[in-house]
Amino acid sequence: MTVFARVVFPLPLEQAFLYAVPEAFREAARPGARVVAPLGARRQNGFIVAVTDEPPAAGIKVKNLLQVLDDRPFRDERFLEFTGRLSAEFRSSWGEILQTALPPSLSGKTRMAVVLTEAGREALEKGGLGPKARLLARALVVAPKGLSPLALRRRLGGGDISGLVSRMEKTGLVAVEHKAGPGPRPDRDVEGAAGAVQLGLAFPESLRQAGVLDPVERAIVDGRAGAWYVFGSDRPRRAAFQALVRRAVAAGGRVLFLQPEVAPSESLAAGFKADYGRQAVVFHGRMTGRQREDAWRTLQSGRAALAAGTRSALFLETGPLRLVAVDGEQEESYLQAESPAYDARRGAVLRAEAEGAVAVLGSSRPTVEAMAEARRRGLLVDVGTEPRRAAVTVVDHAGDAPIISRELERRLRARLEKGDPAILFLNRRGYAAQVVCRTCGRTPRCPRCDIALVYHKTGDRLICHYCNHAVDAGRACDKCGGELVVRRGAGTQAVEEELARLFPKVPVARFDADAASSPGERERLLAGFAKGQAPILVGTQLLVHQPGVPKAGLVGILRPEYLLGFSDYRAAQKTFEAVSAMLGFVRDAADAEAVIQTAGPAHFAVAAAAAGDYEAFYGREIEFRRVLGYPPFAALAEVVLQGRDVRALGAKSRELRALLQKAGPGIEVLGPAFAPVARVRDVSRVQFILKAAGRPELDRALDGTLPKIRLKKTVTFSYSPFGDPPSNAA
DNA sequence: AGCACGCCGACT
DNA sequence: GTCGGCGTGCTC
Repeated sequence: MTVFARVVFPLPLEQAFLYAVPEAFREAARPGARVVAPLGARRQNGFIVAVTDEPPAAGIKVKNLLQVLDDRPFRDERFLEFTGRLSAEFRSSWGEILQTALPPSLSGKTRMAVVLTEAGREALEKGGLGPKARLLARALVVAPKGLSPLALRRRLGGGDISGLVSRMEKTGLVAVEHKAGPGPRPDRDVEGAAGAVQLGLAFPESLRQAGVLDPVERAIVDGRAGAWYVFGSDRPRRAAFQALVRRAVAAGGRVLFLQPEVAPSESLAAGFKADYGRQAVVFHGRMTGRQREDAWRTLQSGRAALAAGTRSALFLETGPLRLVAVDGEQEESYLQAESPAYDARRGAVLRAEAEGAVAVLGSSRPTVEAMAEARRRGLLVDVGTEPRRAAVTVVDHAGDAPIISRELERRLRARLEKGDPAILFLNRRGYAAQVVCRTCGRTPRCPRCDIALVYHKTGDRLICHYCNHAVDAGRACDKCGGELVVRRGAGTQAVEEELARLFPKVPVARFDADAASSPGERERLLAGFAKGQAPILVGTQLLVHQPGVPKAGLVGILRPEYLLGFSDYRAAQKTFEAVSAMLGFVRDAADAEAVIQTAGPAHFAVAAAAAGDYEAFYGREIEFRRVLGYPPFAALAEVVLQGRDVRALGAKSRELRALLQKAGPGIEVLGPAFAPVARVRDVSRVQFILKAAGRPELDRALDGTLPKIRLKKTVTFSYSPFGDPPSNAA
C-alpha cells in the first residue's frame, strides 16, 4: 500500500500537493514534518499537512518525496490545525504561515546554484558567446561555488534570464546544482517546567468590580477553551489581565500576550520576571535572527511561562497554553496585509480554540466589530472606565482660519509661563498640499504615484509623500507652463513656523517623518522635549506610536476631521481612535487640559472622543453601520488588483467585474475604482469592494472568479475577531 | 514565487 | 540561424 503526503509550500499558492512517501521515510513522514519535494523543475522545502492512503485523483502524477527533514514534526497537530484555519480564513498560503512559524535555525531554504562548466569557461575565453551570455559567464567565473538564479539575475541588471540559463544548460555551458536544505534540528534540552511559582508582592492592582472575571478565571483554572473581551480603561484592564496571567501561570500553563507595539511588550516581560522570578520572552519583528533564536531556545527549554510580543509572536511555541491575551485590540498593527496575510487578533482566538486555551481581547476603545460580537455572544467583561481628569475644550475652527486659534494660543501662553510642556498634533507633514498653478489652478502631482505633491520649505521643494520623488518648487506648471505659487497650508512645518512667530523665544521640536527620520534623531528630539529644552513638541501620527513620549500639561489637536475624509467605512472609527490616542498624551491631572481645534466639532466621532465617551461613539457608529449595511451587519471584502500596465489593468478589472456579477445573487460589487493610493512606484492599483450578507457568499464568489484573473491581487476581509456573525445578524 | 516554454522581432 | 525579451501557464 502506498502512503501519500499532502504538502504545502512557502510560496504564494493556496493549494496543497500530493506526494508518495518512499518506504524509508514512512516513520518520519507525519503531519508537521518538514520535507523536500520536487516541484516543477526545482526542489522545494515544504510541510506535510496530512498523510493519507487515498490514491490521487485522476490526471495527477505523483512524485516521491525527496527527503523528510525532521524525525518528528516541528509542531504538533493542534498548531497545524490552527494555522490551517488561519490560512483558510484569510485566503493566504498555509505554507507561508508555517514558514513564519519556524525558528530561524530551521528557516533556511534549499539553494539552487548556477555554475559555469569547463565548456562554458572555454567558450568565454574563446569569445564564442553572445553579449548576454558572456556577461552571465563573467559573473560566474568569479563565483566558483556558483550563484543562485536570483543573485545572478540581480548581477545582470534584474531582467528575466530564465530562458538564457536554460539554453546555456542545454548546450552544456552552465550546470544547475541543487544544494540540500538544513539538516534536522538539534535535540532540545528540555528541562520541564521550572520550580514553584513565586507569587510576589506583584500585581498590586485590584479590580473594583469583584466577580466580573469569575467565568474567565474558572475556564483558565479548569483548562477549558473560551473567548472573552475585557472592556475598560487602562488601570482596571491591566489589573484584569494581571489576574488572568496569574491564574494561568499558577495552573502550570503558559501565557501568550500580544501587544500592538514593542515597548509595552518589553515592560510587560520585565514586570513579569520581577514579579514571578520566572523567565519571560519578548518577541517582535524587529529582532535580529540571533535574538529570535535565543527567544526560541528559552521557550523550548520550558523556563519561560510568558511570551510577550507583537503580531509575529502569535506563532511562538510556548508549551501548554492556558491564556492568549491581546491588548489594544483596536490597533491595526495586528493586521498583516502582505503575504501571508493574517490578523493576529483573530489568530489569537483561533489558536486558543485549537490548543484548549482561553483568548482574551481587551481595549478601552474596542472596534465596533469586536464590541458588537462580544455583546451578541455574551463575551463582554466590563471592568469599568475611570473618568478622565484633564479638561478637554473643543474649538470651532474653520479651515481657512490661522493655524493656531486664539483660544489655543492663549492657553499655550499660559502653559509656557507655568513652565509646563505642550504637545500639538497635526496629521500632515510639511506645509500641506496647497501648491497651485496661477494660470490653470492645477496642483502638481507625482508622475509615478498620482497623488498631490507637498511643498517643503527646506530646499524649496515639492515632495511626494509615497515615493519621496522631489522636484524644484520654482518650476513651471507641467500642464500649461504657468507659474506655481505656494499657498500657505497647514502642515507640521507651518505650525512650527507659526509658533516661532507667536513665541519667538521658545524652542519647538518638530516630530514627523522629515524631522525624525532616523532612530537617533527621534531619540534626540524626544530627549530635548523631556528635558525641557524644547517645551513645545509638534508631531504627526508618527508621534502617537512612539514609545517614551512624556505626558504634557497641554495637548492641542489640530484638524482631526482630516481623517474623516478617507474613503473607508471605518473613517469615523479611525477618527475616534486617533483623537482618543492623542488625548492619551495629556497628563492625567485636574490641572492638565486639551484643546481640539476642528472644523467639524459636531461630528460624533470627534465629540465622543473629546468627552471620553466610548458608549456614545459606539451607539452612533453601530447605527450607521446598520443603516448602511456595513460590517458587522454584512461581510465585506476588498480586492486590490495591481499592475504596471494601466490598460491591461483596466481590461482585467472589467473582466473581473463581469465575472463577479455573474458569480451570484446577493453579491454587491462596488468598483473598480482607483485605490486610495492609486499608484506607487509605477504600479497602479485598482480596487473592488464586495458586499454580501455573510462570508460564505463572498467565498463562493471569490472562489469562482479570482483564479481566472492572472494579476497580482490582494484580498482583505472585514474584521471579525470572534468569527463571522451569522448572515442575518441585522 | 519561480521556472519552462513558445513566440516574435532584431541582428548577423 | 542565433539571441534576447516577454507573455502565459503550471507546479502533485
